[in-house]
Amino acid sequence: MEAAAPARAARPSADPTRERILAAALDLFSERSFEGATTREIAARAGVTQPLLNYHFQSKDALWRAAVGMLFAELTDALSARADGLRGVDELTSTRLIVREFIFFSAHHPQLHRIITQECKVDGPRMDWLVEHHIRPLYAWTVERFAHLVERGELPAIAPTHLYYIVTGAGPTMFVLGPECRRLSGVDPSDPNVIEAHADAVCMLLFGR
Amino acid sequence: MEAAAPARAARPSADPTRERILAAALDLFSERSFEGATTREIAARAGVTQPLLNYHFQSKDALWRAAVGMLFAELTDALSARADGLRGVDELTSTRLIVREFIFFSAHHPQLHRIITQECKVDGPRMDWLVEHHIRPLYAWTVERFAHLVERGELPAIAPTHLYYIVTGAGPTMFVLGPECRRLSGVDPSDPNVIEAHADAVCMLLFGR
DNA sequence: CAATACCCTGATCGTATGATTAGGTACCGG
DNA sequence: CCGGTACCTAATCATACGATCAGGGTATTG
Repeated sequence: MEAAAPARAARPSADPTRERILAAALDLFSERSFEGATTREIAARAGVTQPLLNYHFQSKDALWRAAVGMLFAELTDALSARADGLRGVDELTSTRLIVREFIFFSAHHPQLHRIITQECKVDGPRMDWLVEHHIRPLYAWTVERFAHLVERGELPAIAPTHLYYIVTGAGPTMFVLGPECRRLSGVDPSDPNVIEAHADAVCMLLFGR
Repeated sequence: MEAAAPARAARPSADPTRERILAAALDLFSERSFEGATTREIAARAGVTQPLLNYHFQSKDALWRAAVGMLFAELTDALSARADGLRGVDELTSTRLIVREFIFFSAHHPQLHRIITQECKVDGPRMDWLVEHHIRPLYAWTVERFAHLVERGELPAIAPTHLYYIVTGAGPTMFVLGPECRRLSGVDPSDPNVIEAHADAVCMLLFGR
């Protein structure tokens, strides 16, 4: 009788290799864009040969979806875990803390918004997939909370869609442009104090002092 | 004796062709990234053959610099014209109106921040050029104004670098992700009323109601 | 009217890309 | 010990890329 682990056997197990490939793919796709990242460079960074990418994943497209899907799963996990831990807390406070969580996630995973801004500028199959599989649920969830708070006068009278793009712009941009920020200002966006200060700043402007 | 126009002669004049190439290059570089945009596609959109790009500009890199430099010149012109028109106005009001001008520019030229977010994610020759030739002066100018206002208590106590990335994130993101926004929310970010509402929203959060 | 300079194209070069194929090694069940 | 399967690599394919080259057309200049 089979246990919870079904077909997946694997003696030497390819899982660690797959994960190294996915991590390398995420870095390179986010830095160089889908077309700019080459499968050879991804393979090199993962320490494998290039045809192995087509063995584990079928194509460059499928590899992209696997890598991006993994990252979105981490975001969704982080946000919903935070939301679960805040059950019973008033909606203004919990929303503020969820926005903070979002900013911390963006600081530690700038690849997420790098990829979103690359793929969602133009209609195309990858934007289709991104929006329908990952972005739309998050958007709907966020906008609903914002709408409640605006209705009750607990947030400034701004349409939720605008609030959404203000938060997803103001929060991650400093980390997306990390190398530029370091060079321009000397401020290091990977410094925990800087991350904290940025989350404070965004929350202060949004939710008041 | 030579007048102000020196070497530039041009009988049928290649200037309109050059401008069509630059416009096409800007669109494709901003949508597909530097590596993703092909010179053949740029040429096709401009209605010329591919070798003509190497004739007027020497290389794909030089074409990129010409196109991006043109766009930054427009931004700088727009902002400094606005600033000149606001001489004598108190710094809080003039800064608010300049931020509005910046948001309007970003709405009408989303290519600008699409290119910045593409090139400034990683160190490289194009980021070098962008930062030193165009971004640093704008950054210094902006940060100086913000610093004044924060010192005088006319803006919340937020470090100017954070304010810079909040404005450059919250302002343009909705327009950078225009296709996504339309699809996600039904809101059309090219609608003048939407642009106005977004500028209002950002300024309300930054400068108070 | 010949010469020249400018604008532009067709053909082609060397290279790099994503994908495929055939093969090879190691581990497990029989 | 033998057969099979999962994991991985070297060699290679067709294609698409940026760049170059040789040449053609046209209008201004001397």
